[in-house]
Amino acid sequence: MDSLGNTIRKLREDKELPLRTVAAFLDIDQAILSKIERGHRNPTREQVVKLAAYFKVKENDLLVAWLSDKLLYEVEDEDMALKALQVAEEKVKYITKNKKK
Amino acid sequence: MDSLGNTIRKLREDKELPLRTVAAFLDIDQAILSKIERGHRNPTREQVVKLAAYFKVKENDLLVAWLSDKLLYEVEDEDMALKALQVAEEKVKYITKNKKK
DNA sequence: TATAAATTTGACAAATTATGTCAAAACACA
DNA sequence: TGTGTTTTGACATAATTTGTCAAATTTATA
Repeated sequence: MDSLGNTIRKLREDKELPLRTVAAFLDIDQAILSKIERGHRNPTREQVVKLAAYFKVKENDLLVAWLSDKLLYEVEDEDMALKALQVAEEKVKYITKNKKK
Repeated sequence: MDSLGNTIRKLREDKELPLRTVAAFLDIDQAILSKIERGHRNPTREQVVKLAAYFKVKENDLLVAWLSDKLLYEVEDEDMALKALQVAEEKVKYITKNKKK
């Protein structure tokens, strides 16, 4: 299970691109991209979307990795992390079901 | 499935306490407690802990409700909400497993 | 109904967190 | 060593959270 940062780094290194180039495309300083790849920063949603387009990978896959990372960050250090995630899941299912009607 | 706000409201009304009193205990303006009970604001972790003690209910139960609410807020509007929650769950399980060693 | 208590609302302020820049340090390697 | 790349940390700016306050609304009751 690769982290989002790792995935991005692999994609970039496969194309042998320096941080500078990809960062310029994202319109941010390369320092941030470095931190993102190393998992010291979370990218914004918009950055993830841009990266998916740039590397031609499924946007949804990257977004799921991104969002789950954010959730992980939210529950880290909490004993009830798993329980909370499961309850949240139930709530989402409940909400989705009622929306369909 | 009661929301956290609703749970708190019920606890307060059972004791026939005005917002003012509980808010004072939490050291916040009653306006905020009103919003919390109505689900227009999320309480802080500290406030939840205080409320559990105040109403003598299991801290963990309230915290799970609180944390799952935050997660829900984080994924709302996202199509991949459920998927992201499930992936996050896997990640938590993975992390927990490796911590034990 | 009148009025007092309780609650809700919205405009605004303060505090916190997220996002970014920049420059210097560390690294890779011909 | 010299060049290009990456990493780090101090700092600035932007966005979001958390809170106050006062007025408006609702609820209870004399």
